[in-house]
Amino acid sequence: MLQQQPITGNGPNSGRGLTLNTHPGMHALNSVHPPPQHRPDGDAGLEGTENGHENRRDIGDILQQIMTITDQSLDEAQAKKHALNCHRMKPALFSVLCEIKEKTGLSMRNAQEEEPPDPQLVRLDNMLLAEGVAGPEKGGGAAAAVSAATSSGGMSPDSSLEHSDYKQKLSQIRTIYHTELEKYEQACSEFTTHVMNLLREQSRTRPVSPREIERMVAIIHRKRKRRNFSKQATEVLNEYFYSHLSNPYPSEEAKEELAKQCGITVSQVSNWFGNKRIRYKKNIGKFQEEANIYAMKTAMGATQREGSPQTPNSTADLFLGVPPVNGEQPGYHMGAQTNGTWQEQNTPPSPPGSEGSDNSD
DNA sequence: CTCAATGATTCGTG
DNA sequence: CACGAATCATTGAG
Repeated sequence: MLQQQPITGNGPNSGRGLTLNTHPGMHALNSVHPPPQHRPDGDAGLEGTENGHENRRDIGDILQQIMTITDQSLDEAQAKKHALNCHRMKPALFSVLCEIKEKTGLSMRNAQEEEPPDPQLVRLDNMLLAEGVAGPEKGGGAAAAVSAATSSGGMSPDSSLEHSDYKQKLSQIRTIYHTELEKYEQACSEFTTHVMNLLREQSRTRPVSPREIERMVAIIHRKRKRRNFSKQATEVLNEYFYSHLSNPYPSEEAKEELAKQCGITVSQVSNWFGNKRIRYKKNIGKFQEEANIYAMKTAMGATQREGSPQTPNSTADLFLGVPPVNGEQPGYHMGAQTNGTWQEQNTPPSPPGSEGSDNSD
């Protein structure tokens, strides 16, 4: 699923050689003089002419140490590690290393980090959406369309049986789909925290800047870019919003329900409501038409099924706190919510004659 | 291309 | 921590 390279390699440049868990060469470090920012022209030349031998010997030393590192006792190694950690130059060197690493690694990585949106995945997504699996739960829009399509061959008056059968199966699939999706998301976040812990832990002995950790998380966590929600999803959300206009703050439970219906996450629902509230409030006029449509829709839904099994108060507060505010012309109005709280907003005053007679069901 | 819509993120607050 | 507000970044229509 997530297509990122294994995290074993450090950061962006994965394949870079063995990552030593102890700094093998204090001498080496010392010989290279730790310039905090700029490097003096001398540069302790590795390609050096005069002390090249010395350096070579140092490198040999280092290699030797690396090779024999497994022979050391754990205590010994720990002690060395501690000693290194306490070295007064350590922070400076560490930051320099981080900087270098970032410069060398990120510059070229950034360029081609964009993943092409894998057409196969897109197709799959579209299919799920069209099939009504990833969409909203209600037996409306997509499901109806699909059922019409599937039963088009033997479309007969008694196709209701087929329909219920189909719906049942669909909801079954949907349940599984959402369960798996949830599992995936959970695993993803677990994985993320795991990686973060790992990197944090390693950052004590290895140049891993916080920024790098951040990037790593971003990589894991990157979903496909932003996608607008499906038509049905926004419909569900809008329905809820406008039928709870007097208090458009869904409870955690309601959010979960909506999320499931829309095939999005709870935080996305929260985002949506946050955006919706602020944008609605900012320019009520712009939303009047929409409000009319949904008010009408829910009202119709309420009157149509009188004794049907529905949550009793789903459309209840449509009619609460709807003082017939006079001519709310489409314009910039801030309602009477003075004290921060969402003072009951006006539902649209009797719609002149414009109704969206779009019955989705 | 522009531009409005819109989902996500960030920051300040109570 | 949830919310409001401002803002960013992407999308899709024209």
